[in-house]
Amino acid sequence: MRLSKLFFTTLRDDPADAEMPSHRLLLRAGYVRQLGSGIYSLLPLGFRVNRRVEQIVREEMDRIGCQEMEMPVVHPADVWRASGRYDAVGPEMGRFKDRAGRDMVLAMTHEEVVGLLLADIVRSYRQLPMMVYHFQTKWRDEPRARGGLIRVREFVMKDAYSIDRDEAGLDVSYWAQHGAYVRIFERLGLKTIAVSSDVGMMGGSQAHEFMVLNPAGEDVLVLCEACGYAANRQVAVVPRPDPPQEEPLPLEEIATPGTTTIASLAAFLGIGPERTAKAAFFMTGDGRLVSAIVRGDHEVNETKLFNAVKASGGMRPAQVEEIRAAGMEPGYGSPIGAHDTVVVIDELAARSANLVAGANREGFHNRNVNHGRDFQADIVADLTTAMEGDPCPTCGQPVILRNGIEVGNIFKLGTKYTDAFGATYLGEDGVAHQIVMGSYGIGIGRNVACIVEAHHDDKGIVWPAEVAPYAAHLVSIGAAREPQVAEIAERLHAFSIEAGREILWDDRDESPGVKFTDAELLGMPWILTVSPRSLAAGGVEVTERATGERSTRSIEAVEALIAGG
RNA sequence: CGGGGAGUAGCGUAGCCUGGUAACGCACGUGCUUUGGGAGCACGAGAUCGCGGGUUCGAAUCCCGCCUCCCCGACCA
Repeated sequence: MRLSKLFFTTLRDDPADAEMPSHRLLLRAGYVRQLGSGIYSLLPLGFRVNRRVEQIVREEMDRIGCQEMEMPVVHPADVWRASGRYDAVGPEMGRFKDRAGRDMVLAMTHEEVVGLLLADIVRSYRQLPMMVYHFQTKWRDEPRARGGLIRVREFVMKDAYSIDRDEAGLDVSYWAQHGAYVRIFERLGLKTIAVSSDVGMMGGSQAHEFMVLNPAGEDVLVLCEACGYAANRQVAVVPRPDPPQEEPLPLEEIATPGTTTIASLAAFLGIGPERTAKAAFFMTGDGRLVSAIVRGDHEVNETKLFNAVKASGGMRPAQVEEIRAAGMEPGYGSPIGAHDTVVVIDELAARSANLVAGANREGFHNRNVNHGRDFQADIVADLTTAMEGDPCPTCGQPVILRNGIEVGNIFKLGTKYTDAFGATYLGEDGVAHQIVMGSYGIGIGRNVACIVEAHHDDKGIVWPAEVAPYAAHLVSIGAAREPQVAEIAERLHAFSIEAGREILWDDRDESPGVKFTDAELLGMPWILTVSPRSLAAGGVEVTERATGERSTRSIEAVEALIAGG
């Protein structure tokens, strides 16, 4: 490709809106342009990288016998009503009416369509197991897009679906996908950690997220450097030491003016926060007020709470009036005497005796509150969030917390979607059985951004060879003075097209400085310089972008390098 | 949706407080010079100052409303 004809432009100044390196560099180097919040165009360079990434994903999916297909972006709403997600999902889903007034949705994912297809296509156990996948645009109207391509609203996802006879078969498919993911991210040049994760809106029994560590990551990971334990903080369960065994003492109301926080309460009474109980209040999407009780030295994990109460339609912090309506006082709240609320207590708080808890009266707390005697929770569950230094659940060593970006996930779905669409198969026993599904996603654009996050320097992008849009960046200098320069550049360019691995040729009439700077910004793995000087030295100067290492090679050697790129 | 910030030429900004001919750098066009690390000189093109309304003789600037974008939080590939 001749750079003079490439549909792009580089920017000398950083765009003001771009904060993350990947966003800044992809804009500056002319790979992408923004159309709206979380909506991007891929310019030819960006599109080529996307295709390279897709190709790696495709090869690894094909390798495990996953079959490529394509499902639509626009779905009739009834398909989503059948699974219950039309109502469960909320404003994140794009909805509109077609000209006949029919409700339609923009696909966020494709479990429903797969379920429907399975009901149509699968008859017999002889057809199973199978796996299918496609690359397709998703629209997710996220509350907030951020970080350039890291979190967008429209994006292409590779989503794969496994189709099995039973849980055992699902397990095999699941780990086959897991293995493919390990190879994919390895080839993409991404260091990932597979963490146990929440099943979220997908539903299901087991899930892993593949994470790259990044300070700007939106997930918090709980990691153990001693044994390799890794989990999303949303689901990490950390063992809590037994609280001291005490006889319950009589309940006693005490004045605690101005102590609306645990810190101020503990300081006022001269006790540790672990001797107190903390109440947090939430409203679920299905209209229930949830009162969550944890010990004062812990934080409520909203994912665990959400799952414990089997909420649907999301969950938000409750408002003051809502809390008062249930007979509780914000800042001094506790379930004692409360009504019209679902009380959930953390299992550790439940077995901790004689805690200080709110008296539901401004300026007062109760001493010696004991679960089971003074109030009865509706649900007892692990509700606490893992903190840095908590003991690892598998080996007991202190865990660390790190931010991560989710570049892929795998879910054991079970029969949720096949049930919804009546997708069954006839077993060897002649009886209909439920088909068991799994689902497996990789966001292509996010992976591109993560590759740049991991592979750049102060001069620009440094693409791993497997994903680079071109095998090399050819810089010709002094073509006007020395006809042989243009001749050799033409030859290498033509060769690369012939070899099926094109190079990018900067054929512009620009100063050498401009060309080198742009070459480094664009980030091809090799920079090839043809000039009177290089010819005098015996050929083409070859610079490795990643290391800056230079050497002069013959034309033939450079052709071999291109062909191998 | 809550909090914070910003919309002036393709990009980065100044001007706004204190109303009076829209400015600068880069990029872009033409010509000459230059040609291994973001070249020089000259000439030139490019902006209804986010949109709408108001105040005023006069609005980028003051007032009101709206839209959009970015960042921080609640959600996810």
